[in-house]
Amino acid sequence: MDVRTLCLGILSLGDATGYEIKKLVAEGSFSFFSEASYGSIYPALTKLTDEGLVTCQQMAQDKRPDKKVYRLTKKGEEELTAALARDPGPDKNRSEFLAALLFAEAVSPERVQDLIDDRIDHHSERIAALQQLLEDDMSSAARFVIEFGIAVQKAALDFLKKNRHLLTENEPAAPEPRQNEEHGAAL
Amino acid sequence: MDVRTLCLGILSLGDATGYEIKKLVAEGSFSFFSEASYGSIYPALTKLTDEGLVTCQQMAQDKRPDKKVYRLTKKGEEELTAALARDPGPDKNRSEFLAALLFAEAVSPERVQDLIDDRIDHHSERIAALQQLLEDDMSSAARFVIEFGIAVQKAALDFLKKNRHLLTENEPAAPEPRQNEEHGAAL
DNA sequence: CTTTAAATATATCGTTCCGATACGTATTGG
DNA sequence: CCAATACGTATCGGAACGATATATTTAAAG
Repeated sequence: MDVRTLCLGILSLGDATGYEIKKLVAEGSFSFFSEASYGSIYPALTKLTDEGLVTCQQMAQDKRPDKKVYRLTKKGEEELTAALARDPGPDKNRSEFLAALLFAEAVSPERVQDLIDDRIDHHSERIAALQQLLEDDMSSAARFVIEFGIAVQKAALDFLKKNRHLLTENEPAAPEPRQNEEHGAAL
Repeated sequence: MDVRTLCLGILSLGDATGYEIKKLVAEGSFSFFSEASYGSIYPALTKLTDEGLVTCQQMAQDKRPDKKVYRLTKKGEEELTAALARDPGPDKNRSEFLAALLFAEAVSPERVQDLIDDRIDHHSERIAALQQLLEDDMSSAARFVIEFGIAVQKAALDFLKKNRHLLTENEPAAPEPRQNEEHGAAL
């Protein structure tokens, strides 16, 4: 899903400014399955306006900078529907944490434990934040998505807590990798 | 983690060609926490070679195209160690599937069920593939990472199986959203 | 009580990265 | 037998990131 479609989708749930869209993907219910930067959101909204898929109403505020509130048009709704009719691509998960664990044969076990503990805290916070969101009322789809997020985060958390100890001892003198012909079976 | 560091990390586990690196991130144990395209891998390897962080040995093969086998240098190892010493950024999960669910108020429940069923199959396959990887022997870190992946995928799978029914009935005439001031509490 | 940080809000810009495509041979499968 | 998959390197246009600029206000910290 490109940022363009993401914006259409968010606007289909209600009018919003670019700033609000950014907040929603960074902290709201969208936060654990999407991301977008200002550098992609603002240009996307400008382009969508030019193409007549959204309208833009400039609103003056005092004590606050002016804002541009975007609203989905009929044409925009149609484009969104068309986009959603296409099969969604596969999920993509990126984790520097897991990569670091995998590559960190030379890293001290203490550092590894610290990394895991940080991640445990991180997952706990995320879960709490998502559970907080559930307090408000929302569509059953939104609830489904948030509860999905909680389930997955909890699984990660549990795993880290239960298996933390597996990486306490240093690798007991692995049979010397790093010469040439690895990558054959494993990895 | 940029592609540059990802390449260093993979090469720290054994020599490889660009093609092999791509395969590892697309299908191997890296597949569920990282991704990289040819369009980023090949330029990265060229640059790393220029900077002396990896060496490149051209190998002629018959019945197969020539290949360039890359190997980490001392300097490359140092750069990797330095990169891993920095705190890993937060995990990033992107899911067109979840986005589609959230935005698809106008989509038929049948379509929603199909999407969920596809995702169930998808997770089952991923789990099977990861479990297959565990058959080989590998470092405890690699095992940890793969088992983490399995745990998370299983949680997603279970959630979808158990809660699939929640989205069977159509939203019972939601109290008309789409006018102006939403996004207040929820989302 | 003052300074620093965070929130509100839009916007651009260099760099990185993706996705598709090109090229060419060999083996496997329907 | 022909199509598809595997092997292997490589580029290019467009999309997106990450950092930064600008400017005011309020909340928190010292």
